[in-house]
Amino acid sequence: MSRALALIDGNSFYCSCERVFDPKLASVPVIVLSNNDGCAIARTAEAKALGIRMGEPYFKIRQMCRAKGVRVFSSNYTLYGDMSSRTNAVYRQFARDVEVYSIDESFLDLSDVRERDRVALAKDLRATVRQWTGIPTCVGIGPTKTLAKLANHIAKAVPELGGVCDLTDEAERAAWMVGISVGEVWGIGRASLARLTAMGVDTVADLRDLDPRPARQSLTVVGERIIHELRGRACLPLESVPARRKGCAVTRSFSSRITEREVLEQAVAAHATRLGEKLRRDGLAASVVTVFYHTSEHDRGDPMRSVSTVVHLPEATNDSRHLIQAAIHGVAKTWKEQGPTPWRYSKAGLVTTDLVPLDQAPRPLFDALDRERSGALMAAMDACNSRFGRGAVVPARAGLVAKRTWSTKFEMRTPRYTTWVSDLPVAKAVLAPAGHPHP
DNA sequence: TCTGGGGTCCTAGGACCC
DNA sequence: TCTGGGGTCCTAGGACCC
Repeated sequence: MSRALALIDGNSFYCSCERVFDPKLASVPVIVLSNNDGCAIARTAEAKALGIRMGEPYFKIRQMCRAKGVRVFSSNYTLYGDMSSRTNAVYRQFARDVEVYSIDESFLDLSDVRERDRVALAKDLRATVRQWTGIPTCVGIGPTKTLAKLANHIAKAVPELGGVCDLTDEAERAAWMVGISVGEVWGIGRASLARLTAMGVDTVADLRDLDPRPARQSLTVVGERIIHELRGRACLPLESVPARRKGCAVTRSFSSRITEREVLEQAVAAHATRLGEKLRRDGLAASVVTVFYHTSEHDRGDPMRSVSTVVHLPEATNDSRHLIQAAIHGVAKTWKEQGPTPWRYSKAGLVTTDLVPLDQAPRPLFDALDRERSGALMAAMDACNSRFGRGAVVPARAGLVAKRTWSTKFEMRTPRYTTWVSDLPVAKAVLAPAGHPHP
């Protein structure tokens, strides 16, 4: 039986999550903003129709949103993450193998489903996901990941298809490809698009017809693979077991500019605390941390400064206290005082790229860090925070300053409906008086 | 006034080794 | 007239993704 993959994704996923818990949002324009309520990162069809672009800064469209009745939300990642795992639980009932590709997209292996049954199965899947989670989806089917992605794009763009597009048939595929811009292909970004346009490659069909080997010159092996995939030859396997992550970063823009060393230290200490949580969740440890902070490119006229420094830890660790120490050391060794107009820093972060499983990390002959005690202490801290909420217990260094003026803004965030008991939505049932229609 | 965060992969070039 | 060649590893930067 031929290989068949499906790509299913949530339509305007973050917005759809908000709609699930507020029926009044059903047919009005909705957008969800990035951290600090900075940019629009999810838009419903109604919002797109108003001309709101992906990544559009919110301050530029605030007035328009007010005037047009756009409902605006801060991002609620706790909610979206939970809704994501619910949709994936449904996918797993329909496919023998599932690769969770991102928070709102998954590849499904449908190779064991008869070719003529695949579209019906996909429609059944959509309906089930809609009924069980409330999330609307689209499905693209094809013999390779790149073709399944393309099919998904068509399913979204052509409503008459009913949310499902199957590109298994080669002739049908070819017919679609002549009408779609090459920029829609998965893996073709701005730079490749410019190069292809210069070469006279405008449609997906044009790209498919390039000779793969010479195409490597301008598009690297990535482009060569894409051409093979467009021709139906699979180069990208389904990865149902997630690969171990290689790096981990915690970076944030401040909600207001920072000029004082003490405040910057506190911010990187908070980032280090979060980094430790993420590493411990995956059982990983880092032995090198890159600390960076910089002024904003938007603050034209202000003095600019961008700092990035590498701090080595005595051995691989995921103990928040060690990471905090490293983060503060990174600030200490790079901090500069400047006279009358101090630098106004807009963002800071920590980046690790050398992660290893903690239990496989080499240990020095004479331990610099007491790993056993550290593990027990961190586990206790994580348990408290999971029970009482993140930040219930933090290392003193990361929590001493009461007023955190730099903390990320989420001024329009909805409750954690599905993951926090006190935030559970309340449904009220009203009994209609006899003889009256149901209200 | 106000412009996100977190990943992966690839390539080129330098350091180093035999 | 002078010139090595070929391998690995690491890093920085670019490109792309959601």
